[in-house]
This record gives sequence, structure tokens and C-alpha cells, in this order.
Amino acid sequence: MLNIGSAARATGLPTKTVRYYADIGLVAPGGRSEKGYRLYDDRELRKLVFVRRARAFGFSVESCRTLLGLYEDQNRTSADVKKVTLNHIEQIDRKLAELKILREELAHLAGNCKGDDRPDCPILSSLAGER
Amino acid sequence: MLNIGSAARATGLPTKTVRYYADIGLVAPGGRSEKGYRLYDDRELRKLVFVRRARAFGFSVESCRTLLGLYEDQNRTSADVKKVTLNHIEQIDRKLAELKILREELAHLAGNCKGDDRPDCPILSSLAGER
DNA sequence: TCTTGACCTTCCAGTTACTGGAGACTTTAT
DNA sequence: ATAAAGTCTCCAGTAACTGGAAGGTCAAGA
Repeated sequence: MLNIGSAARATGLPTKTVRYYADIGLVAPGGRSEKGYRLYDDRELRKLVFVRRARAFGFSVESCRTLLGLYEDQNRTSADVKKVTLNHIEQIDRKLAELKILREELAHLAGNCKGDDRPDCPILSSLAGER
Repeated sequence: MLNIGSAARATGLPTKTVRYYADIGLVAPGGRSEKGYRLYDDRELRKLVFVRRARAFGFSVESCRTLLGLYEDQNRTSADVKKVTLNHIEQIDRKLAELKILREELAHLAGNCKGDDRPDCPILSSLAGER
């Protein structure tokens, strides 16, 4: 049983984050010491790493909760998990498309801006709504 | 001079947002009516639209503040504006690269998942850290 | 004129996922 | 014994709003 600092080091998460996950009931510690210190054993450690990875994949904390539920659920089907994942990919695709358009428009604007010491600037003109 | 609801309609922003921009001193109303209603005239309306566009381009509110300052500044140089814009493009590029990698990894995982009614799932295995 | 409904005001809380800090207690090392 | 490091809880702040409550205002219709 590791206390929170060791658990944090073992899982690669900040201590504050491990405590936060405990607070929101995402990954509860296995128990508490006599003096109230959170204690984590292997089972919780594995959950914490699972969450760290899922978060790194951009899953929201709520999605992690779902995923963790499926992870623990003996009756899960791979279809359930795939559904969550595909949904997430879709969201990423939408964001990606948005960002690409944004980038192109900005690059276009910047490309037309001389970037010299004179005040006239097509970027500002465009933002001001001038054609 | 329009009251806040008309100003919101005229600029395409939610009323709450216009009030919020006033609160944080981004776009102050031109004045107040006797009874304390915020009043907006052309000058502020133009600023609001400017901010709406800049936000749509993904500029943060703080960047909008800078941009608005440059927009109003007779001594600005187009180089100043270009600098802010190029910086923003860089940030978008970083985000874009991250998202692409994320998407590929997730798609790879999902591609290996049968998505049937059996419990074994390479997505969960991978998040659990199994090789 | 009264009233209804739309609009306005301020202030407070909630959103996401933490992060930082204060004040107090415990453990560990010297 | 003492000091440093670790832990506890609780509160506040982040970004950019959004929603709601309580209460004042305004225009229109009966």
C-alpha cells in the first residue's frame, strides 16, 4: 500500500491530480491509514495509469469514468468500448477540420500583411469587416 | 444608441456575452441610460463585431484585447499585428499536430477492435498498458 | 389605467480539469 | 530534538462564458 506521493510517482500523475481523482470519485484510494492518509494498492494504481493513458488520448474525465466502468465490467462487450472510442474519434475529426480552416484563413490574412512599420494591415481590416 | 439586447442582435453576440465583455472591460458601453441601461453606439458596435470575428478565429479574449488596442492605435505598425497573428498560427499548428497523432493512434486501436459482443478488446488492453 | 410580458439590472453559481496555497498535523531523517 | 518533507482539508483561481434568481423598467393591448 503506497501513500499518495508514492502512488503519484508510480503512476506518473501529479499528487494533486491523484487527490482530485479521489475527490470526484473517479479512482478512490484502496483505504486510509490510521492517521487518514490515502493508501493505494496495485488495483488502484492500475486504474490510475489507465486514466492517465485515456486522458492522454484526449478522453474527458467523464469518458474515463465510462471506460473505467467497462474496464472493470466482466460483461462488457468490445462493441461498447469501440462505440465510445469511435465517438471520440469523430469529435477529434470535427475539431481537426475546424482548426484547419482557421489556420488557412489566418495564414492567408498574414500572407497579405506586409509586416512593416506602416499602420495599414489587412488582418485588422478583415477583422473589422472591411471587404 | 442601442440597449444591450439590440446591440447583441446587431452584432450577432449573445446578450450575456456583451454584458460579460463590458464587465471585463473588453468593450465598454458608450454610456448608460438614466435608469442604468447599457447603451451602445456605432463605435462600440464595431468593436463588438471585431471581437466576435477575432474570437471566431480562435484568438483568446486577451489576444482580442491586444488586437483591439492595435486596432484603435494610430501608431500601430502592421508588423505588430502580424506578430500576434503568426504567434496564433503557431499555436494552432501545435494543436493540429497533437490532434493528428492522437487521432491516428485511436483509429489504429479501434481498427483492431472487433466491436462484437465478446469482452476482449485491444482498446482497453492498450489503455491498461498491456503490450 | 392596469396589467402582462419582454427586457433590463446585479449578483451568484456552475461549467472542465485541474493547480496553487494556507494552516495544521504526521512522518522521516539527521 | 528538531527540521524538512509529506499529508490532510478547504478555499480560490484558471477561460470564457452561461444560467438563474430577485427585482426594476418599458411598451402595448384591453
